[in-house]
Amino acid sequence: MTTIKEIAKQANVSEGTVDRVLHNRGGVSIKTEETIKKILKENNFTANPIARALAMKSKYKLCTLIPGYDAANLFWKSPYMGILKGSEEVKNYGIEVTNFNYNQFDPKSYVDGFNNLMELNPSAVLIVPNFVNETKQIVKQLEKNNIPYIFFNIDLDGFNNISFIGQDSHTGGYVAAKLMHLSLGDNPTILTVQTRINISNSGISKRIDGFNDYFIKNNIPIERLFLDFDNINNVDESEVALNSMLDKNSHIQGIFVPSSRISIIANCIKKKHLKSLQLVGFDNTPQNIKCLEEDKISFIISQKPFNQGFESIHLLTDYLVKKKNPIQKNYSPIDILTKENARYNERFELEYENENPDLN
Amino acid sequence: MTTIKEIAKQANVSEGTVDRVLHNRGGVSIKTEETIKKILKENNFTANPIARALAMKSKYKLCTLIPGYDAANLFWKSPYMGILKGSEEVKNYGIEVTNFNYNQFDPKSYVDGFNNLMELNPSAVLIVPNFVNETKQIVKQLEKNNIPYIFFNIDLDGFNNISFIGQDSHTGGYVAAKLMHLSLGDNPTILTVQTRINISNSGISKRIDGFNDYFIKNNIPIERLFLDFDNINNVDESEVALNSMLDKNSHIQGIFVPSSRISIIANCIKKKHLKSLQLVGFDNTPQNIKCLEEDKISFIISQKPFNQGFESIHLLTDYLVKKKNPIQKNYSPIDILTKENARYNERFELEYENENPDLN
DNA sequence: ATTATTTTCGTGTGCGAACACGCAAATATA
DNA sequence: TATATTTGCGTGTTCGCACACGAAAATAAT
Repeated sequence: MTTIKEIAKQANVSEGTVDRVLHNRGGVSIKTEETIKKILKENNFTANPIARALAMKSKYKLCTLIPGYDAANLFWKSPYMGILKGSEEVKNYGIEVTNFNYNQFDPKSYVDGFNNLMELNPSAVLIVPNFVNETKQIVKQLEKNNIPYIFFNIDLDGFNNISFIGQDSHTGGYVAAKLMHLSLGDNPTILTVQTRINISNSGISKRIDGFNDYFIKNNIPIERLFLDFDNINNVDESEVALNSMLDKNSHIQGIFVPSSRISIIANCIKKKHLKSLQLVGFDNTPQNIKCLEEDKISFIISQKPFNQGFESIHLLTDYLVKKKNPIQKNYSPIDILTKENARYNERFELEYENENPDLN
Repeated sequence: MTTIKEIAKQANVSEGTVDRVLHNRGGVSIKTEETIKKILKENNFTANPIARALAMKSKYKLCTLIPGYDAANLFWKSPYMGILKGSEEVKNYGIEVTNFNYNQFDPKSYVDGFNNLMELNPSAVLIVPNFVNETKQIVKQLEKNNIPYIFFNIDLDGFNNISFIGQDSHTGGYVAAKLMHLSLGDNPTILTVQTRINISNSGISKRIDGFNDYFIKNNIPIERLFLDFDNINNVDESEVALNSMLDKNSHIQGIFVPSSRISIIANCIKKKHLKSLQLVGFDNTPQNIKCLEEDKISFIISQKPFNQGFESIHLLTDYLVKKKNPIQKNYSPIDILTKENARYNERFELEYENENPDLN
């Protein structure tokens, strides 16, 4: 590891001059600047990030804007925890992370959250862009202020986000279909259940497309039924609708839920139906895992949400501190969870929660 | 973040005295020591690891002792790459990592490697304990010198390793059986293929146990056949033996390979057999992934070997630098890979190799 | 009581980089 | 030629911690 001091000695200048060249501070003659640059290149110089971090002392502010979570829907807890853990690790690198939440069903809360966020004057932001039009507004402001941003979980096209972190939803659905096919054999009858509110969510519809594509590409005949709920959280209503559907269509063999709400569906279904059904859904929420373990659900497709949050912070930190440009698409794994392997899937989140019992 | 200076001020002593208490250097009166300790606790003090690393300047040496890899068996490449990436990250924290290889079929090379390693006087070591008796010798020396050690990939019992990093092999085999069952239905005929040299490997036999347990616990009748190779790398011989077995037993529906050598098996099998067979094996080596993509193999159970290597270095670093005691068993995920999701499974290894093309 | 020896601390320096201050030399303006 | 301004660069301080040196205060030995 060569240091600035060594570079300075080789170039016969002081450390300050090297520093000026490194940071383009100006005030260096062209000749010495070139000499120094040459020597820097020869020595393959990179600043010691440790010393750098110590000297900088919190220069960068990161902000995140993600949906909140509650007991009914814990999906957004994991990314948040991952973000927290990531924040801790980069804190000593001079990075300060502030999180803002919004209600994923309320565009106004999204914009409000963003406005609060902007008051902190962040160096970079992470956004879960749940609403397309509002995101356009938001992005306009970010770009005006030259603030780089990444998209998380939802992969909107046509924006200048420096990166995306999340799953390849289409393939996620495709894998779900493969598992369904594997469990049911050819010519299955499958019910797809979704919430109307989610129909506008591009990730969900990409999953459904992927699911369909599997059967088309592999030339597998299939009968498909659909059920849309207005409000999946209204358990009583859902229960009636779902079970009457199953009563009427006793040949339904599998239920596909392209969202994290599959446990709600599973818990609605009467036992007599449940035992002859294959359920496939998404995301490793505690409720979903419980259903897996109780044999109510056959497979869960997951995406390591904790890791996603954690990674995002590191990605932004590298971008700011090391000027390292991220790849465009950071696709997370498409994990296939069964009751046997689920408990091994995201150990780090559990460990982190155990180490920080006060977070809950 | 409270600093030593602030602690010192609160305790009405100098920074040096606080430092003495923090490092048990002695030379502090009982009274002031207790005052300082109380204040440290009140402030929940942890030393800034950045400043610490800068001041320490490489005080710890880590050594790893793992099997080498070659083109024929790339399994050990991934952990090695993970170790390399981990080493880079902790380098600036004053940790120096040196890797030693051995031939996994030669106990002598294992002991020789260890002796070379010991000359560096490591602060902690990582071992893949392929040979039980030799490991006993090795561990005796380590314990005599008070050098902490972790086991990697192979989980030997009865040792004082501070941690284990690897897969729960039994469950790995269990999941493999589930997938086999899912593909073949009840009453399947399954051939298990292994190498004689691996019979002593506890991980492999635990996988076979897990595989059997699945069918026993779920009360699924099954016909089992076995084939043992002396040297699986002798492709011609393996090919003849395997295909003649398949000719004679045309009712074999699935082949279970409890090791990373499944691609060798897959490539031996004649096409006419292959298309009607379900193959399930372990580990995401490039050859295995290729077979997955070519539809020769149905499922691969994987364990994120790159991550394992990477994690190990961080675990040992945390142990040395932050005195953080690791959990006993760091079980890796039991990933289910299909041709659809395989490419999303261990992105970081690919990225790391792309960033460092010189490593290959 | 005086000197010798511990015990108990404070002070100073270095790790490598960031950044502010200010001095000399070069150039411009009068 | 004298003065003002700009250009080019060296020096010093800071970040938080580790560690060495050595000084006062307390105790022991004479």
